[in-house]
Parts: sequence; structure tokens; C-alpha cells
Amino acid sequence: MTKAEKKSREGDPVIPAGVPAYLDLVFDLPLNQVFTYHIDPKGLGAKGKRAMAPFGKRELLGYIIGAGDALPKGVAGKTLKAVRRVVDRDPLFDDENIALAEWMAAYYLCGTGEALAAMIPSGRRPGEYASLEEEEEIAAEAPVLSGEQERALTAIGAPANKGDRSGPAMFYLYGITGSGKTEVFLRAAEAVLNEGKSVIYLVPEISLTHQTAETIAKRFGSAAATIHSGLSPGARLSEWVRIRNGEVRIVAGPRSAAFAPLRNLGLIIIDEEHDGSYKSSNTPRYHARQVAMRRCSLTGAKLVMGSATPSAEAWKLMGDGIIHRLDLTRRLSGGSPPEILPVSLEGSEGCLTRELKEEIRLTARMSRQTILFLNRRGFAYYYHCPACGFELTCRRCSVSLTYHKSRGRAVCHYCGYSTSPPAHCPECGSLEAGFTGIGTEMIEEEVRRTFPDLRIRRADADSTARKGSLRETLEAFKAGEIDLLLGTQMVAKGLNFPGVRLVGVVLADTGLQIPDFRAAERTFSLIVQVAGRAGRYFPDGKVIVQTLRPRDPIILRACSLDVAGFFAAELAQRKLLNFPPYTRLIRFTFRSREADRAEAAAGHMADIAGPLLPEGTEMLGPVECPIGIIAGNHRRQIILRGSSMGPIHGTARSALARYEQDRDAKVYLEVDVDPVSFL
DNA sequence: AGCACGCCGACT
DNA sequence: GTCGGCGTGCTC
Repeated sequence: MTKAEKKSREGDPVIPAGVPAYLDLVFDLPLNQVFTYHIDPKGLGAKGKRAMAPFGKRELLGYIIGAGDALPKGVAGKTLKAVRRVVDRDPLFDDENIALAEWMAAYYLCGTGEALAAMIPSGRRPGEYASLEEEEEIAAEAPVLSGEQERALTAIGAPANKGDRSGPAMFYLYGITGSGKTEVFLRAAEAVLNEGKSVIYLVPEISLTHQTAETIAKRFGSAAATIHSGLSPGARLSEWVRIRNGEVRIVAGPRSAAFAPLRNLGLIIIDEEHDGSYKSSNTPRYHARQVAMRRCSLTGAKLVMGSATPSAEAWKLMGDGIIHRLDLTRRLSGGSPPEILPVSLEGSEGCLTRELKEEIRLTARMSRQTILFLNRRGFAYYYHCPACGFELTCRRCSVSLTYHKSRGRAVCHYCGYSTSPPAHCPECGSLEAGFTGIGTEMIEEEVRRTFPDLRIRRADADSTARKGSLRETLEAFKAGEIDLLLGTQMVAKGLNFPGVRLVGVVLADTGLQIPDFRAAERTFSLIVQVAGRAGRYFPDGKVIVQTLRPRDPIILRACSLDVAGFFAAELAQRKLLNFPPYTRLIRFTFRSREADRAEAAAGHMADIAGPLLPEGTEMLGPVECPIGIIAGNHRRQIILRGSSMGPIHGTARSALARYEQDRDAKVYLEVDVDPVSFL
């Protein structure tokens, strides 16, 4: 990982002709290696730019992370090639970006080039980065702050403790939905901008964050770059350059915005800190919160997060006094916390309890709106034969098929495989066999049947496949053209519609049986978040939480919005079972077409890593992954666990190096530091 | 990750 | 006799 130290140079250095010059390049490859190339001396100012370079038999776009006139040792005997051309006029990366990429490579165990590629919008997968050119608008009138908001703002604005050696200043706006977190974020941002510093404002990666994005654009006009999914890749990079050039001082966007190349960073805001989309699901599997913390400690910027349902990690850090918690307890705009009622589904005819049906009726009579939430697409997700025990699973994945009535198919949600639903048990012919387990389609059918007069719309991945259709649905809902909106996560996050009185959680337990130590946390958080959609502007909000476990403490605590109680129990459990945030994890996933190769590779890794494990660390596995096969790939995993990251990091690092020496090329290895999903 | 080189099976 | 499988190694 050590690289020849070279001084950075700004502009064209004065170097006599004939002096050799070298560039250090890294590529978007899983290689932890720097490659040195020739260039003529005037290219010495190229650090941070990209260059086309001959690499083996091909030409690759590389990132220049160093430039100098001394030949780095380590390439002594080798014939160096020359870079073809430097492609950027201005550097994309400054020293801070490069240092951050090197930290990422070390922390997330990826290549520096991979880290850099993940930082720029067009460097990797499409989708996340685009600019919303907002017309210059008159700053939206800033509302008067409540006492709580004022206090929070003052705390954030107070100068950091000089004698304090303990890392960056970190704050958490902990408050129920509607308590005015956004306004505090905006004021804090404003204050930092007024000091001449710049701001990053992170929002979850859903199209619904438009609301926040638009607010920011309105508030800060052309000083703001708002980034959201769905626009051209060309505009994305130019936005990056605009930021890099200092034309933009506040950037709002999803997790990749954590890398925005703002100079003189003063503040990073993380809205809805608990949200899962802050963790990248492809290499490098970084977490925006982690990156933000790192950037803040590197630059001295402040970090302000917020949520009504913090992550367990954040909750613990608040308890330890590392993150300074600021409470927002009161709902603004006249709303008050809704009444949340857990209701047992036991004994109900269909999937709607009497209580929920009555409330829907009542809400309709009041000309108000209802949201129904169920975290499961399709009509029914589980095909089972009571006679012989047969279960209908995907032939390419070890998951059960979901019946989609509208398509008339049984569909795999992991690989897309579909087949026609069997009329009788394929195994024994029994006619008793069939689909059970409610999905959004089934709810839609039942709701339409029960309430033929209501204007009903479903919003899930299936019904909103056409792009723009979700937006259209939400606008129609906002305009009052829909009485009842039902759907998955999509309807759960971030929307604030004044007309909503009733929220119904159709089945609160769906997430609880997932084999993941975070299942309870996610279920709890989801219920509380969904409940927050009700009665934001009126005091009569109502939430019905249907469940098969009406006595389950997780559900009950969610229904009483008892975050502290939930975490008291949950953290005690995590501590007892040695799970994060009391320990740290690194996960290796081995994938192969052939089961025995995946098995052998995992075993091989275990043989290497096992003896390297220091005191206080352990290895879980190798075992088959909870979803053993996905799209024909057999999957095995190993998890390293330690009370801190240092030791398992060291083990992982050297084990990986040795594993690479002699590995089966047919087995793909995925490395996930601080994993959040274990499927 | 590609892409080549290299060494063993069934095809014009 | 060759076309082609994919195992192994390297890329400044």
C-alpha cells in the first residue's frame, strides 16, 4: 500500500526540457496496485486528471494519483510505457479526494482506482447522479423556529471544543417526523455558507427525496447543485466539474454525494441517517455515513445527522457521548403524534381487520386520505402443498416464487425467472396445494372489492415500472385525486401529504423472520416511519398496525413510538450476542456456478484466515448463505468478527493477499466491510 | 477485470 | 492434422 511520496504540483511546473517525468496511475480494477508511466514534463500538473494508457494489450482510462520527476523505486528494471493522452482539462480530484480514495481502498479492501471510480458520477454504474437545473428562485421564506429548533441550531453552531481530542463534532437531530429537522438542517447549512464554507446534504436514494431537493434548490438558488436519479450521464460529470471549480457551495444528493469535491467543507448533513440506501451494494461497498465521518475528521467539518429512528450504531454513539444528541420532541404545523393501534390479524376474514376497514370508511367519509403499507409485492408469495410438503421454489435460486396475478405468472424476485402457476401440486397432484401469504396485489384486490367507491392506486415496483409513473401517482395523491394509496416501501418514505389521516400497516411482522440480526431494528424503524405519514398537519392522525404477533415487544414499542425502550432491549441483545454495534464484521461471499467450487474456495479462505485470527476475534463459517443459490450461483460466506475493526481488518487484508495467490478463477469473491445485508 | 498464452479433446 | 475448451498469469 505504500507508494512513493511525491509532491503535488499546481499548474505547469518549471522543468527544464529533457527532464523525465512520471505519472502514477490506478485503474478501475480489483487491483491494489499503482502503475507508473512516462509523460513529458509539462504533464506533471496532471495529478487528479484521468488519462488513457496502454495496459497490457488494451487501452484503459486510468486515474492519475501522482506525478513527479523522480523514478519511483519498485519499477527499476521495468520498461515504462507512455500515457496516450490526458483526457481532462482540469483535475477531477484534488489531494483530499485522492487521500479519501486511498483510505477507502484500505478500509473497504478494494482498489484505489475502484474507489475513485465510485466517487465520480460516470465512473461506474449509471443512475445516481444528475443535475436538476433549478431556475434562480427567490429564497423561500424561512419559517420562525421553535424553541427546540433554536436550541439545536445554537448547539450545532457553537464552536467546537478546542481542547477536545475526540474526533469531529457530530450532532444528531433526533425527533419525530414533522418536528422540523429539515428547517434546522437548512439553517445550519445557511450559517456555514455564510462563513464562506461549503455544505454536503445527503438524502436517501429514492425519487421521493425531490421534496427535500427542491426545498434546497429554492433556498440556495444557483449556489446549490441538486442531484437526483434520472438525468443524462453527460450532465453529471459537468456538474462534478462545476462543484470542483467552486461554482457550487452546497450539494444535495444521495450517498455518492458524500464525495462531492467541494473546497473548504464546513458541514455534512445526513438526513434519515438510518436509511439503508446509504450503504452501497456494489464494490466498493462503502457506507456514506462512514465516508462522511472520515471526511469530517479529515477536514474539521461538522457532521449533523437526523432521524426519528436512528440506526443502532448511531444510537450507541449517542449513548457514549460521541455524537451529541439534540432532541426535537414537538410536532410543528398543528399535527400531533398519531394514535397507533396494534391489531391482531388472528381470526380476520381477509387481510383487512374490522378495525382497519372501519377506519378506512371513516376516513373516506371525512374526505381524507389513507395509505396502506405492505412490504411485499405480488399477490401471494408462498406455494405450499399440505399433502406432501412440496414448496414451489425458483429453479435458479433458493427462494420461493411469488404469484403475480396480473401477469398470471409465478415469479422469482431475485432473478426474474417465471413460470405458470401450477393448478395442482407438481409433486403429488394434490388439489390442496396453493399460494398463501399476502402481497400488495392481493390487498389491492381486496380493497377494491370492499370499497368499490374509493379511488384506489397501487404503488410498487410492478405498478411503477414505467418511469415517471410513481411521480405521477404521488402527484395525483397529493392533488387529492386518489383516496387510498397502497404500496411497498415507496409509500413509506419521506412523503408528507397533508390530506393523509389514516395509515394502515397491513402486516407488520413480514421483516421479522428474515435471518439477520438487524431484522428487529428494520421492522421497528419501518413501522415508526410509516406511522409518521399520518396526520402530519392535523391532530387526528390514526395508524392501524396489523400483526400476527400482537404481543411482540418490537411491534408494541413501535406502536408507542418508544425508541429508547426499543434500543435498550435491542442493544442489550446485541451485546449479549456479540453483534454490532458492539462488534465489527467483515463478510466474504463466495459465488460459483458449481456448489463444490464455492465450497472449496470458502474452505480455502477459512484455512488461511483461521490461523491468522488474533485474540478477541473469531470466524463464523464458512457456511452456505441464507439464500444459498441466486441466479444459478451457489453462495458460501465467511464472517470475521472482532470487538474492533483493527484486528479483523488486518486478518482480512493478509488473508485476502494469500487467497489471491492461489485462487479458483471460477469463484467470485465479494468483500463487505461492515455488512448490513446477510442474504 | 480482460486478454493472451498454453496445453489436452472431437471436428472440417 | 486443426479449432477450441478454460486453467494461469500479467498488466507500468
